[in-house]
Amino acid sequence: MNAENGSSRGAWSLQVNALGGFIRAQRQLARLSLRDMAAMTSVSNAYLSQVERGLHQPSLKVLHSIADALQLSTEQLLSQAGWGPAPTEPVVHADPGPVEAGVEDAIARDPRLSAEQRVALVSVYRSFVGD
Amino acid sequence: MNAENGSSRGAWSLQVNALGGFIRAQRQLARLSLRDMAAMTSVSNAYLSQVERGLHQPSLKVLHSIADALQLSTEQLLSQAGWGPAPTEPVVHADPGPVEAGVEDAIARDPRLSAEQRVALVSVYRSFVGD
DNA sequence: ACGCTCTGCTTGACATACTTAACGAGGGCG
DNA sequence: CGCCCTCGTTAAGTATGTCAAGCAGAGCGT
Repeated sequence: MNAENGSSRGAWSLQVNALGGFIRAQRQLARLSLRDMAAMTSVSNAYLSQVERGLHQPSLKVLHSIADALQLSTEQLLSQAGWGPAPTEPVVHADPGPVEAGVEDAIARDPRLSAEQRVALVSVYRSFVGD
Repeated sequence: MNAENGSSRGAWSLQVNALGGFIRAQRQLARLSLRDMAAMTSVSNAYLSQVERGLHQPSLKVLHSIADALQLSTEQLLSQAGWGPAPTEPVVHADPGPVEAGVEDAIARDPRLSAEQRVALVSVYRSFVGD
């Protein structure tokens, strides 16, 4: 029995849920229900739900299906999937002058967002602007 | 038993073994034994053997470890793993206008977003902050 | 009130990834 | 010859991904 839920919320760590949050955000803004997406991906709605909440790490097959259904590139999903240091040189915010980025900064500054939500939101934003 | 395959070759999923063969070739090229690689990847030699022969489809974790040990880019491995080219959307680039404010304002002002994307982003944001 | 249909979520069983402990083939050396 | 070592592979077990079915709640009509 899995008594969990609800109380403890400590050991979350990682962007384990960043992937799930990203997927969920993308699904919602595509106006899809879990069952809709389940139909498109041939993955059960139950499992999709668990993936979105970070309870399971989806396999390549599933990840690919999801990316396909959401019309995302697989690399976008993979970079969300705890796919840490890609060989590409990360761009650090050097902040050499006046801030211009706008949306991302506003997200980073909003105290109402959790860390997890921030990551998901920024991911969605970046997927839009192609950064 | 098992001998070398060579007789029937019909129902084998083509790509599956391409990945394994690729990994095995790379491993041998690096003069590593299965046990050596197992030590580097923290994956059992037995399982590595099975992956190389196409009996199992490795997870992201394992794939990453392997790529790391072989000093390959993950994309190289992934493209071997039967990943069709995902339809990547074309992305337009424009110059952002500076300003800083709340998240919704920043979204509204970002010229890189389409009207539709703006609405979607804001709705996701609102679902996060419980508006 | 009811019933219908949608949503997301839980449960319990099954399939597949993965590990540990073997096994047999080959090689070097006494 | 035996002995030891290393190689790849296999067998049997455990962990985890995945599914089908069913449940609770919200909206919406008769």
